[in-house]
Amino acid sequence: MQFIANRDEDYAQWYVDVVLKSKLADYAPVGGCMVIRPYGYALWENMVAALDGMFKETGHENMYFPLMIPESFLKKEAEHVEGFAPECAVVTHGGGKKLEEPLVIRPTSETVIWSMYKKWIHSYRDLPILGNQWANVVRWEMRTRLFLRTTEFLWQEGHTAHATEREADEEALRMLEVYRRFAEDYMALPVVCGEKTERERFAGAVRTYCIEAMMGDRRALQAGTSHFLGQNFAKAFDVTFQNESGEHEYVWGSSWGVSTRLVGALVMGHGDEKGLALPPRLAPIQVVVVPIYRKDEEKARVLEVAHQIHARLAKNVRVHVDDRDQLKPGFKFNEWELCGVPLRLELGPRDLENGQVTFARRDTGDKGTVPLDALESEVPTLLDMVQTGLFDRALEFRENNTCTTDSWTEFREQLEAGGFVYAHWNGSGETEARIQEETKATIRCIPFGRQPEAGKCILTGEPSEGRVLFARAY
RNA sequence: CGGGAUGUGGCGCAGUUUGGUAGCGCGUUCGGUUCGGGACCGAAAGGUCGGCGGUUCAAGUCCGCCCAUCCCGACCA
Repeated sequence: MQFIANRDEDYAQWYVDVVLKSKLADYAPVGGCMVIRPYGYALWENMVAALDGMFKETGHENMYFPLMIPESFLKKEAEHVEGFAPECAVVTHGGGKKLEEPLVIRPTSETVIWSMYKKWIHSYRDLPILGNQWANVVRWEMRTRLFLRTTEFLWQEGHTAHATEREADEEALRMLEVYRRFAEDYMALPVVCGEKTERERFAGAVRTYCIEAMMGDRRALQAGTSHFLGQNFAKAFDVTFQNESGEHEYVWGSSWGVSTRLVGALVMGHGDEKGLALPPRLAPIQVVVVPIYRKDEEKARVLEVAHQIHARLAKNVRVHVDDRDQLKPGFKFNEWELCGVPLRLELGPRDLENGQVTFARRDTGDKGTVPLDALESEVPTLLDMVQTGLFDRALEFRENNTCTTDSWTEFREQLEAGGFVYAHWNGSGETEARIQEETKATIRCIPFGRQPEAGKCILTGEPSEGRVLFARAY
């Protein structure tokens, strides 16, 4: 039986139940690590395919750098080493011997990549380099959580090099926009785009941009980041180029990444009391056909049509016929709902008589019928409706749980209840830290396109130029 | 690393207080009846009780040490 914890009473347990029982992932023998199971990996593959296409459309090429990085590389950028050293796994032995220099398992690849960019970049004609790699990285976190934070995870990391500051910053912003489009158009999750405060900035970046999504428990999840690196890594690795005037300049950089954490974002962004609810554009199975029959004679007829439906839809839709004989339809309904399949088609004797199938939408639970001969056109339409329905539901949920306030009391109460709060802030990291101590909330971002608005800092009452987004986060 | 908890067939648990031949539910396999919202009957398979050591005629149970995992904090995509 696949019963899961009540989502409102124990959100954390609900999340674990959904991930395990929908067979997205399982705990691995190594602490803090997880195994991504076929269903979860298929979901990730669909994400990879969509993102990879978008990267290529924006002119990027894939490449691959080594898993192990000389320890000294990490130390070349001061902030970078400070940020990452504590969470690095270090290889000290190889081939039965102690290594001359320890090797760090990459927590991110800026250092090794910039060490190579030094070799490849000499002239402005060598720029830009628009590279991306799909890889695994290791960060030795103390506390882990399936998909959201595991010791090893899969991601992509884009690393670009440019001749001008403006170009590098534009690149960072362009890729954040790619992430926004992916989150909203594919994952059906509305996101807030903005810039991180200095305190939340990537170690080694000049500016960090991010997209922030609201999860089902009203907490925030950073779904993607894009960094304008300035010349920090170019200086650390001495990467210069000769410009058109023959002068030597340091190269400007950007880096950006999203990870398998996005799978967790889907679970928590759309899941409900029945389990997962996957957006059709990413769902490994978009349509499941459940045959219903009593007698052998009915079974033969129903299965024949079910497989015909499969053959007709399979050209354009990821469809699966659940012809397992030993399970009752009701069990299958619940199981596929737990697994988040966007659209279910029920096919029984009654449907055959009427030349139709019964459908059920995962997002709303609405049922209806579609004439058999209209399936090719109607199923994609229904899938589009589910895609839109999920986005609208998530957006409405976020708006209903977002407030703007100038009252400290209301600020605290809203953060305590969960949700997003737009409030004034005096711009100091110290204030930010104090607010976190008091409320457990952090500044998720300084939103793009915010209205300039004179106000008083929610904590100190000091002057503020505009509101920032506060929330408790994963 | 600090705090808490748990390790017993595949999964979830009871049994430990008071030592005496290891049990339940689910799942699995076989046979049959079922099938429009989580079916039922019958039969069967499956466990050196996390590890090591100790006490004892006898240890899942008592004692010691170790290991692992999960949850809560600090860190973080």
